Amino acid sequence: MPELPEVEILRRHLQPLLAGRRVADVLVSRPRAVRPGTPEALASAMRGARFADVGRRGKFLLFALVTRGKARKVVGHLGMTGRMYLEPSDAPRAKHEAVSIALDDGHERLVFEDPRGFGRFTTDRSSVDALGPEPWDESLDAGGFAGALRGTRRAIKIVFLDQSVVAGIGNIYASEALFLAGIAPGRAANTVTANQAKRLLDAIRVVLEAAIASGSKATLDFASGSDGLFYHGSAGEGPKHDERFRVYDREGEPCPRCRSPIRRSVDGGRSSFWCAKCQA
DNA sequence: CACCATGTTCCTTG
DNA sequence: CCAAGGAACATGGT
Repeated sequence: MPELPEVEILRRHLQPLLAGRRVADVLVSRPRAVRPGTPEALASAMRGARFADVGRRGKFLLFALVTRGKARKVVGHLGMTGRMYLEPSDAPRAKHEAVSIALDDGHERLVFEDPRGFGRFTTDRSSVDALGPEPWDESLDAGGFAGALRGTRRAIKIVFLDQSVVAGIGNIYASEALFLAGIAPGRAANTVTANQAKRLLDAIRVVLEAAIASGSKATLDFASGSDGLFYHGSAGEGPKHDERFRVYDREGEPCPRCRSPIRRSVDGGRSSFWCAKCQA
């Protein structure tokens, strides 16, 4: 389910459920999920610790733990298809369970489930350390953003997905923000003017904030994913796919602004959706 | 059967 | 040094 807004919604969901609870045991069903690192090292880092906080950086969840006054952090990433949720320990095991963490007396567990296995659960923080600023970080002002874009000739869409200029944007919200700002996805970053850069930064913030607000209002089922927060299967009470995205996955449909057909192109091997007229 | 999918990382080539 | 492309990871939906 994962770009910044979805991870933030999950963070807000997990935070009150985990804060203050103790890790009774760590079961790694899929060793590859602990990457880099080993299941044994993860388990020994977590076992006996207490959750103090659940944070987020970009698309990463940061689990702050405390053991005997000593602070530790564990990093989670959902990849393309990861989910996390609490369930009773007598619930049947999920088919693609990667990690399960028994809490307190062991009657409940935190489950990390991930069919495609692109997600991670690890004590290694190198990926988090390499991230650019959060979209709302005060260090990321319009001038600095414009300057960062000036430093590369790569397509603007590819720069967004790279996470080093700004963290948290994925393939869906990249298309959405570029549409809102009126910039084509294949546009070389160093040709984006200062004014356009300012518009783009505003658009990124607006698009991500709207997605967080939309997810906050919805009734979500984190275990099943059968709601609008997840790209697949937008049944249920959550926001519907068509209400959430203006251009993403809408090839051939009329542009919401000018009615000309939405185009699909490929940048860095990933689909982009855009209006050739509004994003000249 | 084909093709597509919310992500990241590594490798090769120019 | 940078940029671009492909591959890898692995599973499911249409």
